[in-house]
Amino acid sequence: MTDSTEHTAPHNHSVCIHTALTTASQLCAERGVQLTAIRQQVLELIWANHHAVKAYDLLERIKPLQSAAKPATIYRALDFLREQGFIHRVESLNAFVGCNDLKSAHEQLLLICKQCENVEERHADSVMQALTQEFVLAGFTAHHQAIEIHGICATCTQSNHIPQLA
Amino acid sequence: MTDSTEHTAPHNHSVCIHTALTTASQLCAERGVQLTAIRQQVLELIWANHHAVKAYDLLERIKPLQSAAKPATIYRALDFLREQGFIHRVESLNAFVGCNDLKSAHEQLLLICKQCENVEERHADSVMQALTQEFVLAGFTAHHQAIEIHGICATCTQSNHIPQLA
DNA sequence: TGGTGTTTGTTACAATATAACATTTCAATT
DNA sequence: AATTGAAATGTTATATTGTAACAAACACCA
Ligand SMILES: [Zn+2]
Ligand SMILES: [Zn+2]
Ligand SMILES: [Zn+2]
Ligand SMILES: [Zn+2]
Repeated sequence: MTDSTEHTAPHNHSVCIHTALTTASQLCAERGVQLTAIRQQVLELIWANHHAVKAYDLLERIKPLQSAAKPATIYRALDFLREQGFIHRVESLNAFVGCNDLKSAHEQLLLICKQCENVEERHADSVMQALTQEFVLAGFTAHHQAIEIHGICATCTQSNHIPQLA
Repeated sequence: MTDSTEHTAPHNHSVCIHTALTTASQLCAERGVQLTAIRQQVLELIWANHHAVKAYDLLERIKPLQSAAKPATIYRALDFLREQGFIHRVESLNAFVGCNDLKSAHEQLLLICKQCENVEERHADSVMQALTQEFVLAGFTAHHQAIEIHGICATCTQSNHIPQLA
């Protein structure tokens, strides 16, 4: 497993979940905001895997835990988690994915695999620098960026090319 | 008016409309596809200005011309115009904007002004090169890109700072 | 404990998009 | 001109995504 595919290649995903939840909990405490049961459950459901999850799928999945859950329940939790920077909205999928670097403020480059549906978040400093240069040329003041690339990830490319071993 | 703000600064917009429609017409003829009345009208409505337009707004605006228009009417026309590369979908707005360079295949960097709502499309070669490098690092094969930046455009920045002249 | 802002419950609805099938159009061929 | 087959449109219904508005419950602090 190389660094460049750390979140799409096989890995111990329970570490991802644990890190996301404990870090979010810490940050909420520091910030004096409440990581309520609903919010924590939604965050955990989003971190079930590295896919982008749709709001109404989250609604179905949380109902066993929160029988009163309605659309507003989910969208409020999603709003909170986004405000806190715990998740990203994937604009081109109308879906949501966990942020894998809660500690540093950053813009997001999302690589979205059409085959396995995993979403890999990358910082891509060189891209961000080039973008900043472009903003200067355009006289544009950027407030929020959505950079979403759809294609085939490294792991799927490899498994597509490597014949099955006996 | 500098090149860097060519589509947000004041300009003779009838040239934009005329260029978009005549080029689209030419390309359809070359490709053996039909630029029907509905498709042409939708394209013209999209080019009413440089804003991103919502599908149901287009539906309302086309009804005087096409009294039978229903959602499917619009979405079919939008699908066609997208397949032909005449328009882009702005994923983060659920809206559509005319492509301002029909002659060259290209990826899109969209600068979306929160104030005037204009969308400026830029090629941003340096950004695209940096992205390509990032794909190599990630082992990712890109099929489609959506790069959408929300902020304040050059024209609005200037008009915000310059006091009104007598 | 009382008050105040936050969170959640609840109902209703708005906004965006697609499925499925019938009908029409239209150009290419007989 | 008639045939015909594909493309385009008409039509109805429904699926999906997201908000508004107000009431009730809860958490926190004075
Ligand atoms: Zn993981
Ligand atoms: Zn993949
Ligand atoms: Zn123009
Ligand atoms: Zn502007």
